[in-house]
Amino acid sequence: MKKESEELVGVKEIARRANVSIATVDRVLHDRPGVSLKTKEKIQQIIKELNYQPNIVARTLASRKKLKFAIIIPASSEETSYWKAPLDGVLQAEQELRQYGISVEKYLFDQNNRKTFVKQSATLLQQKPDGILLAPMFVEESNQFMQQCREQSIPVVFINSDLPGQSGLAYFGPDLYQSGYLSAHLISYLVRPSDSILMLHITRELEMDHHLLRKEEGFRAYWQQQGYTHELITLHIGQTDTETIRHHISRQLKNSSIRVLFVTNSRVAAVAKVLEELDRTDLLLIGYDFLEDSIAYLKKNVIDFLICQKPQEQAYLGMMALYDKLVLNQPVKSVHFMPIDIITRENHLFYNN
Amino acid sequence: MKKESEELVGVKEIARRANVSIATVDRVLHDRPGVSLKTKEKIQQIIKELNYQPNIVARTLASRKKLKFAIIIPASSEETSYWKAPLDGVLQAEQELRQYGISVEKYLFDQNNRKTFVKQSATLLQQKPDGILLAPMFVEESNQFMQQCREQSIPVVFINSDLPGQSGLAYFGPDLYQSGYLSAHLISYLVRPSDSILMLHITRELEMDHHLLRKEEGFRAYWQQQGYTHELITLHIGQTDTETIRHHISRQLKNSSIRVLFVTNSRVAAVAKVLEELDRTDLLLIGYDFLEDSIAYLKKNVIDFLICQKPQEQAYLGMMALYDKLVLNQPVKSVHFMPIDIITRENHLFYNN
DNA sequence: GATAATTTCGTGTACGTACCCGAATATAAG
DNA sequence: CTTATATTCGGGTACGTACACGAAATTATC
Repeated sequence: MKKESEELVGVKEIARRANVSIATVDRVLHDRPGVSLKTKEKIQQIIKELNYQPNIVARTLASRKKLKFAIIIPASSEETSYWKAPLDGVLQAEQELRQYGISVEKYLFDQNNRKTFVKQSATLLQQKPDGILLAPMFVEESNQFMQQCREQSIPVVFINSDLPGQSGLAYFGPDLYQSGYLSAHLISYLVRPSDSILMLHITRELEMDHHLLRKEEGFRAYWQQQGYTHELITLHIGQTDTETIRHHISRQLKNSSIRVLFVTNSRVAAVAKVLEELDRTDLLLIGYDFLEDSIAYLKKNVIDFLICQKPQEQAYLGMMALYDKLVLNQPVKSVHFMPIDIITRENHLFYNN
Repeated sequence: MKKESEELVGVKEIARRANVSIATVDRVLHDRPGVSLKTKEKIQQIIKELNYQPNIVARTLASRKKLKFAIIIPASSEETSYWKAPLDGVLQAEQELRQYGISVEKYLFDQNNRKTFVKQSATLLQQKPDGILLAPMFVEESNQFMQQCREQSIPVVFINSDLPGQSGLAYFGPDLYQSGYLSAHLISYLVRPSDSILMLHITRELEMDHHLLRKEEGFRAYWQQQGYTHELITLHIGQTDTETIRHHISRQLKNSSIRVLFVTNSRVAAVAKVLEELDRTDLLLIGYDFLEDSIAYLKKNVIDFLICQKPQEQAYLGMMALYDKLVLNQPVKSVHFMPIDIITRENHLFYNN
């Protein structure tokens, strides 16, 4: 009963009740000028009373304005195909949003070269998009970029990592600290009191250390809270080639008490390769991200666990947040931590990246 | 360039090219009678050439038909609040689908009383819904229900468990076998060679054994493949009250080699309660589902892992599958296994049920 | 070959909202 | 009080599709 009446209210009914035309109601709805204060208030009153909900379908159809979104994220490289997943998420969102007259322009940069980011971000801004999805890999450059976006009042959504102190529209990504904390818990089940743990940060870009160190923090926090006394070796490897990694690892493994290797990013596949070559697949190996290479090693039991945080969904939801904000005019929650998923040999087939 | 031209094609353009009216194109699009074979083929040809994509927004707005969906699932009970999550998923879908003129009627039954299912399903069918979401708890009764749906050609989507041999539109739920298999893997990390494992099926309804036994199958398969020789005790508890559970468990725990308890459904919280009372929180406890009670014990470290398969999403996606099929006329994949999520003390905060 | 029955097709309106354009009214300027 | 200017409003069309209704063309019937 009540529902019925609620369903049927449209601008027409409001106009009838207020003794005005549809156009005037529309002006009030969109806060456009040309309405006297008196009638405006009367109409707003009626809108409230009827609990009017605009028909999004009709609105979309009638609306002429074609929005333009832009994304700027790292390109998927030979080094890691991680960024393929977020791009897929963007593509999926684009597919769905096309219906609503939204186009998406894509700008990719090299995550090992901050100049490419600066260049791409400049070209992006020339296109004057209505909303931006940003993976802020380079803190300083991203901050400058944000400054310009603010001047042009373009809303920006962050994915993958946050930009502290910046007022983006929203953040979709992992809680890095908790992620490390969880890894520690997982590993605590796997080690015997006398075992040592080798934590590996494998990255060329010092910039990224911010990520990895945050994970390490979480890890150490757990370890300390539990009062564990296992030997915990941290190693930073600045080169990502197999050679270098093997060199470092085989040296470390002379310490025979090492039983668990924890790689703080997607380079875990490279470590797996080395372990396989060294015939040390008996060691427990834990790393990040649902990449093809890693999955292969997961299947072969070289990698034991992968931790993953839905990279595709991060991007997809980020795009949708822009849509919610700019089209539906809905409020958007500013922080969305992704689930921390644990992938094993058994459940990987069912994982939706 | 190419995109532009693709965007702009509508029925109007097709009609122009075919030298017919919009209405005729519409008839072909909907395969309605009243078009000569010759013109029909010509129009279909043009549609293909232009790769015409109907404008869903306009279609929805113009379409008068109001679809009615119905769901029939167990009610959330004091015994387990599991079914609250699927209902939430339904509610969320309802919210989104309301825009498109779709209403949802909800029929809940008592999962301990098959007569309530029969009764509710009969009332449901009288409403002649256009699509149905079904949790087929009672195999025989569900089969009969499906028979009627088939006669009335109403598409049915299954959630939570499949109905083997029935031709539903789709299934959204766990792969029970793999779920048990994964649990086994997880547990294999936790046990020492001399430990015993206690597997608990706690349920009043024999019917449900189908679920639980399938999980046990998966579990045993892993154990056998690995050649493990741990003692594996299986116990079926037919009462769900704490009293009975405590009785059984304390008796089993006289076997001091038991170190891991694996509860094959959401009743794990009851076991946790017992373990806490018996002051045996040192034991490892693994169970199913993301319920409030269980989470509390997870936080207190009484429960170590929960395995969860997105009950809310099952229902949500199931509803959307009906929409895809009936409104968008899109093909629907017939089996959708949910991810097998592992919940711990650390990641539970970020889990989206 | 005329009429009836049937098939095939086009015209026009509706869905609910956006927004252009010009009319009506109110206010200011002379 | 007239004319000019600004303000406030309503009529009407468009968005792309669905579908009722009736007109035209075809085929069947005698």
